Amino acid sequence: MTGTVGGRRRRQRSTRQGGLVRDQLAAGEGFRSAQTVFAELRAKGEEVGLSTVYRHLQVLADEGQADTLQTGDGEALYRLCGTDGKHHHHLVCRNCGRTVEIEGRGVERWASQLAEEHGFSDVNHTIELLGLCSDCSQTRPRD
Amino acid sequence: MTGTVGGRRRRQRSTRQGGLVRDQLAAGEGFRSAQTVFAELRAKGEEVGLSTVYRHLQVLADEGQADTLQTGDGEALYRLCGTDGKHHHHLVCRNCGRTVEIEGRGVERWASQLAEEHGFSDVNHTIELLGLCSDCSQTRPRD
DNA sequence: TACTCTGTTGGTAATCATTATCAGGCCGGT
DNA sequence: ACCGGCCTGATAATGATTACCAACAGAGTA
Repeated sequence: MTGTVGGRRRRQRSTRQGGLVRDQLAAGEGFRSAQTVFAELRAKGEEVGLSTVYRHLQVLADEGQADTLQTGDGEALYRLCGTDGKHHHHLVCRNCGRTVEIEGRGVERWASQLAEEHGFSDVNHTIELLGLCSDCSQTRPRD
Repeated sequence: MTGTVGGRRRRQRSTRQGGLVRDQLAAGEGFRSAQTVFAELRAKGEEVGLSTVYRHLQVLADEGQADTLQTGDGEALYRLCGTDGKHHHHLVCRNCGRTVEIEGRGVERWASQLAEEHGFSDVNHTIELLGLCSDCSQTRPRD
């Protein structure tokens, strides 16, 4: 919350670990937690520290190279995204993590109009859609 | 998540503590955390256990009598809501907690259409709008 | 009203993700 | 090759939430 708003990104050295985290995130498709990425790397025999994974995921998120979303139980999920910087939302499969990126132009408009209407300013919104993708809904019709 | 789907609510005794939590939640206006409600009650000299506060807040949420929302840092906030059961969203002041309830009919439609379009089913959505209300934006023009 | 049955309470320990700490290591420019 | 400073990572700390479980208290009953 007390973010580094200064815009000037301190020179980020390129390190083995930084690459690992980024690559691992790139390898998968859906959103994954820091813990998961850490476990995956360790499973591959890579030597990385948990702190370092957290650090790099945060950097990626800060730089807008990764999207984040919160699971209801206080866990942060990360995912590399192509449209960097561009604001967008996600339609995520709650079973397999498959994700569709969505540009909600209409929703943006709705949100800001609503904000103005009620005298609110500096409004940011969180919109996440969680469901079952076509594959998963066939496999498991009900829980 | 492993909810009691059975529909039949087991007989819920009315207890002093249950009333306290509910009243305390009703007393305030904005969203508050379990910890906060607990602290408030203790500050008033009421004898309640932390576990009990958590328990009752969850019950209220389950019954649809209270709305919940997650702060980015893994904390759950609760608030009594009038339109019980009815699905809606919130425009919350990030400074004072003042809240406006919103019915996003259009957004609902947008969401379900989008879901269908991508073959997703059983989609639920999370939409929260965080901003500064008119009072707070005057008081603190910038951070 | 006294009794009993069963859901409720609440202090405490456990869980779990995330962050802070800090000594030692590596990157990059000189 | 040398050096300064950022990066790393094991570990401890934090903080919210949940699990446990023995003692307690509604509410119906005799």
